[in-house]
Amino acid sequence: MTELSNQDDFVGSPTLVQKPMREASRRRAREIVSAAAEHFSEVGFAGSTREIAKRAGVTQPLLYRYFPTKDDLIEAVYRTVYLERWNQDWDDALKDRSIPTRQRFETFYREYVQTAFTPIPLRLSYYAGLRDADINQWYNQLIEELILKQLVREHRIELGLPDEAYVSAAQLEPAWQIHGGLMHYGWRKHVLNLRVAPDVDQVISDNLDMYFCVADRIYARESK
Amino acid sequence: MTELSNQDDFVGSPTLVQKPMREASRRRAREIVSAAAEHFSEVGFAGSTREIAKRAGVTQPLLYRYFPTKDDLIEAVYRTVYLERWNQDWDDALKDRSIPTRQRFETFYREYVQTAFTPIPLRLSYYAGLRDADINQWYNQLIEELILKQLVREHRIELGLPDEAYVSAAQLEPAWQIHGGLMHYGWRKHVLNLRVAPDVDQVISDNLDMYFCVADRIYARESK
DNA sequence: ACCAAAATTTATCGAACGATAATATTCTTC
DNA sequence: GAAGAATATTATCGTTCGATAAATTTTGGT
Repeated sequence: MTELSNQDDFVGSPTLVQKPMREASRRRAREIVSAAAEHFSEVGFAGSTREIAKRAGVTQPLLYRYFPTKDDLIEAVYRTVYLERWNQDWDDALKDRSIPTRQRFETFYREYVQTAFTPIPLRLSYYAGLRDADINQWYNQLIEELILKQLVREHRIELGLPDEAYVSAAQLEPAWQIHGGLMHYGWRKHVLNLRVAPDVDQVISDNLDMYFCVADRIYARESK
Repeated sequence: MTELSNQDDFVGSPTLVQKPMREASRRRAREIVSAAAEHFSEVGFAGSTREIAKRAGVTQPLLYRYFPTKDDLIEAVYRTVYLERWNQDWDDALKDRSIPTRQRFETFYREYVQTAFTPIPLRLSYYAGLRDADINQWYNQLIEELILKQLVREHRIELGLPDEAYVSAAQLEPAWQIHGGLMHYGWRKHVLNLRVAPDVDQVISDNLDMYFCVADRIYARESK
């Protein structure tokens, strides 16, 4: 956790500082992280390093050459799962006022669920939330900032309401209900393996209908 | 898992069959299950039997007198958590057509979240879902049958639509979104410790508003 | 008060796990 | 193609965990 400044050499893009790690080595590091993510997503972060090594096709002690401790490996899994999920383009797309708010967020969610609500990232984020609330807290605050507050602000403006940057927790909650409902859809589908409505796009559309149906009344509830 | 027919003596009400277990013993069994539920809810079902024993104020091998294996203890935790949660009265209350559907389900959910969405049961059910999808699958099918299908049917009737027993997964999904949104509210509040809207009753009310706002359009979507 | 049964503790076993040291292999570069 | 660094394997240590056996204490009936 501490003196791992060279950690980036393993999982990130090639850097010139310190040791010029070989291409094969970087590929292997990615294979290990990938095997770890897969294994952890199935059994949780208590999953053994031996099983990860087996899946990556290497011996167990070799893992410790790439990641000094198991926690470092977990951290690397976090990084890839959480960071690779967010598409930078979405940021701009959500602010593009040439498109109606409703349509903007529907398009976004259709893409978002396809990358974030797949089995491995979804299961990992549930495991991560239970194991280490901090990292998931951070991620959810990001969701809140990038998606949900954006939704409230943009919709308010579209309705001709004053443009306020601040959004209270109470005002944000209906947006969270939409998001949470979709998360739970993924939970039922990919974790519990329950039979769910087959058309996820329809679910997204209906959810947004629900939101836009009551949103204006929520906005009117308090000025501050 | 197999020959544990006398298991009920430990956690259930006093029975006359087999060995007349002492009252103190039954109390102790409950203490162990309670300590286990508490510990498991914090660290997951990989939590150690030694820590559970410590919390219950007994030695670790004593646990194995009450529960032959750790899995049996986990099963006992499942049983208490899942069964004690459901209030039989709710069943009837949800069918009481002297009260409007909307109000019926609002009253129900206000009580339901107070017992089912408290930290220990909530965290346990997430851990359980990840560890053993089967038990949670069973429970969620119960939720679906007892609450959600009930909501759809009763609302349909109230709208003067034909009384159909069958409810497709697609027709059920909006109801799941309401339920899932509330689950996620508990997830954010009790697992991630995020700041959420303070008034849960308001959240329930808004969620039901959302549902009833789009429900009739959903019902009209398909006749079968 | 005594005795058998039930309840509880002490001591310990074997397996699995994270981690380390020592050794062997492969790759790069001159 | 030889030297040295980088990469990988073998062997193993200490700890933790679920579980068991044996010894000890407590309890309830007579």
